[in-house]
Amino acid sequence: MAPVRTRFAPSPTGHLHIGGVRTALFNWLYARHHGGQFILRIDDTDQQRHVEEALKPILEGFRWLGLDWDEGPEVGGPYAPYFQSQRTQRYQAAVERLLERGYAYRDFSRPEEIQAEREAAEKAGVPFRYSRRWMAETEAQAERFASEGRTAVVRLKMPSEGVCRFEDLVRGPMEFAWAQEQDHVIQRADGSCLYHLANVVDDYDFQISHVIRAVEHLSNTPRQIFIAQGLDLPIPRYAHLPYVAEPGSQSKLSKRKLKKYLKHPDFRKLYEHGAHILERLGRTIDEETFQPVLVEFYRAVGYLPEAILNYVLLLGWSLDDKTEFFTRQAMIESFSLERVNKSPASFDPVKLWSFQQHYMNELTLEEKWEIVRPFLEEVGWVDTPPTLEQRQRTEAVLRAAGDRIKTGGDILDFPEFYVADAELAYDEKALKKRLGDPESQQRLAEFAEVLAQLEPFDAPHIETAMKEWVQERGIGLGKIIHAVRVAVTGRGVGLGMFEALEILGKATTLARIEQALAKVGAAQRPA
RNA sequence: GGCCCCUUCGUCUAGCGGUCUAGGACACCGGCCUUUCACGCCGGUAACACGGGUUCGAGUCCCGUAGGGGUCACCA
Repeated sequence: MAPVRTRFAPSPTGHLHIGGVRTALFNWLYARHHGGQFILRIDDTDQQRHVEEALKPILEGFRWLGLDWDEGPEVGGPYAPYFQSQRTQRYQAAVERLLERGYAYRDFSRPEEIQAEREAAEKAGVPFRYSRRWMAETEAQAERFASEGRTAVVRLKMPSEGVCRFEDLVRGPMEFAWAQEQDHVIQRADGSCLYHLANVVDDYDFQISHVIRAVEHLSNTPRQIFIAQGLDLPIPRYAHLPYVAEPGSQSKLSKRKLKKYLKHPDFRKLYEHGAHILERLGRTIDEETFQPVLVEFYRAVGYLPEAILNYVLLLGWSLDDKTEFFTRQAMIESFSLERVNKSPASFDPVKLWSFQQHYMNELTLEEKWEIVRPFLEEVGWVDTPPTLEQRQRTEAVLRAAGDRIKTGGDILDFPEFYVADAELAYDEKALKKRLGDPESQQRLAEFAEVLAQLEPFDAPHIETAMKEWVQERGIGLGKIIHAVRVAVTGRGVGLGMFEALEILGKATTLARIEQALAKVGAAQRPA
């Protein structure tokens, strides 16, 4: 049996769409499952500008996700080049062959003439089909049209009867009437070729065995089969995946509708969490790339590739009625096209988030450190590279934070462990609530004395000391713990109080209590 | 509009004629735990779009209807 070879063919737009990731993943899984090859081909037939630059984020996205390609940009391969813009001579040869075999013709019509025919058909209420009025099948005809100042494109000469049949690996038997097809242009007057032609030629040249792509391409399939037939090429197997839909809708997910999606509460939450992290980093938000529809978003915020992959895997595919989590190996082993759904699946930000939580919790402390580290370095809370002390402190924070840190960027929500006392920001509301009255201030001052005497200054001892202290006074723990928290961390919420104090150490703790007391004391005096 | 496709809890899905008074996950609701937040634990609400067939029997097969969607470029 011929080896399984699949491909993903991004056009270098600069972005990797979440739906694209899903398509790429399925192609990758299918190839890996069958021990075949996964090829990356760049569909830049139309791109005259900055392919390199636009390609970079896409390839980085692939690398980040761990979807390695066997052939394609950077790695090359036996069928190089893998850029369509560099394969024009192949397409030219194909066009000539199609012309010779009568599967295509030179057409000297002007665009506005086609447009007129199209409009006339619409007006008459009949389906449009080009009259072939400016079709030139002989040199004499061509010369005559050319003498009128016309230039020629090459069109497919589609059959007017019969049906195109093929078996779709996801959808089953498909049937399209040839008469429905248009005489599509495959080559422009300037000699450049169009996508469908290039696509078929390349799929053959690269020996692609399975074309796994989004269902948007389903209706393009007959014309591609026609081209393949005209070229006398074998037809690959086709599998058309349902598209990924908008959250809470059945419409196709688009990267152009950020504003609309932000009206969806769950989507908005996902976005705002990410925007918050970027803000902490002091980066400006580029709306072009920073949106939860694109993988760049997730990388920037510190999501785990495993979470993204596992989530999109289940968008249109399932193994059975209970398996939710798949390691890379498990994905490869269990993936099959037979279990791909036919109906679109809508993108659910909340579910994605839950996968992220799951995988984050599976990380060891060392792994979490690596996820969090770039954020700390960027914001300058640790050196580049970090010192051993900084790393140990961060690991202590990570340990104490537990599952509170859900993405790499979430570490930025804990400035209290990194900034100097004087730079600690206080949440005014929390400060007022917990230290607004003289009694609580008094209690805090008294408890500070206890802390000052405490040795060793670690979480268990602090806890014991505080519990004994409140017991002596016959008051609840809540009367003091919140005051200490806000005084030392500046906030009303955070990780475990006792661990927090231990990480910060006695000196910092006492200094911050003093600082907080001064702050509320000053606030109480009229100016 | 033509052609094509899709339709099980809010969402992702299991289900390939009887085992379905429809299973799981996420979300949601209630309770427990609790120093905040988060987690965790226990429990709960919630779906076969509709109408006809076929069949002893239909979520599962067939046909309609409705709804949703994709696609109709000298874009990819």
